Amino acid sequence: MVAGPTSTGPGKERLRLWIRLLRASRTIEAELRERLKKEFDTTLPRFDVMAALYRVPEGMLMSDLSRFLLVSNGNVTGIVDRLVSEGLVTRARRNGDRRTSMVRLTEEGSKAFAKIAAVHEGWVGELLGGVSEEEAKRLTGMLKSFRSNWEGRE
Amino acid sequence: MVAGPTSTGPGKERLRLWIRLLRASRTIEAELRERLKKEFDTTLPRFDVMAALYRVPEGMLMSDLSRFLLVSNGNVTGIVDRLVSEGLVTRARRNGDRRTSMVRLTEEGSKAFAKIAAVHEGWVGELLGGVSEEEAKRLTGMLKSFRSNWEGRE
DNA sequence: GTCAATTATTTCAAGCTTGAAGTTTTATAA
DNA sequence: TTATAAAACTTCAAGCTTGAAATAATTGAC
Repeated sequence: MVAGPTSTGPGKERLRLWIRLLRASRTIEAELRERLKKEFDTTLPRFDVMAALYRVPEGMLMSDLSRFLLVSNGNVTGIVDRLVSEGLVTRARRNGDRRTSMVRLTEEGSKAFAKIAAVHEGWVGELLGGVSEEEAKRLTGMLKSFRSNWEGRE
Repeated sequence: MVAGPTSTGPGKERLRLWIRLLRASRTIEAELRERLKKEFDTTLPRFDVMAALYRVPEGMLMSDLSRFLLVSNGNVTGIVDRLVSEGLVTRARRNGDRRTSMVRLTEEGSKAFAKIAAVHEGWVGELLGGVSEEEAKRLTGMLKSFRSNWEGRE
């Protein structure tokens, strides 16, 4: 998937684009993963979950988390398990519906995330430094549009 | 990493861009992964390795593969192991340097890949259907440029 | 009210991924 | 030569990931 097109013809440009897109995000992701590990002894998936929770002090359900993060239910279970054992989030059984549990950042988790997020934003600024803010806006717009066609078609 | 910016200010647009980029590639990747599994009973990493080898009939070294695919050495070992056991690639010990082994697609592997790649290209065309060929070219150019700044700095 | 379907979540096996440590082979320097 | 370092690869533990199967609780149809 990271290799070039094996043929020519229509659709070739889109395939090229896809390969670029994938290489770019993999490269950046790898760099961010490494820095998160080295500087904060954490991982990208944990950072993702904390970022999602940080926006919603009242917490999120497991299924909300997995929908939002585009990963499977079982996946979230494991990541949250680890965050709980680190004291960064809590799972609170609700009175209303006993199947669900509300996941929230702890005080400690919230503080830890704020610290990491600030540095993280700087890293992204650095790694995407070749794109001007103006270009970034345009690119963002393009990326926004091309998903709507097929995504969530059923 | 898939959540929105937690602050405002400079660099915010780049962070937005990064989040879009990541969400886009994850969504497309998930869809392709699912289709590869359902239609061809294979995985993305295997497809990647085969795509890399397809371009070079004389074969690649393990370390070339890992460099090209942007993944670790140990990772490639496992994937190639599985492809070998499926009869799709071979590992040939070389006479010159007995540390290395040349990895090649088998006849069967080559045929299998060609079949999958054709369908795969169609999928990408479909999933990126919202982008015109012209737009795709421009986006590709932008993505090409923004990596050069920091990538491979040592 | 009862039972079937649905929903929320967890568990599990298989595979992917990294980074560190280990093995074998080759290259280099004295 | 003969250490010593470097290179190519494999192995391993820990964690991420999915999809399928299992559990438990709720909802809906009757």
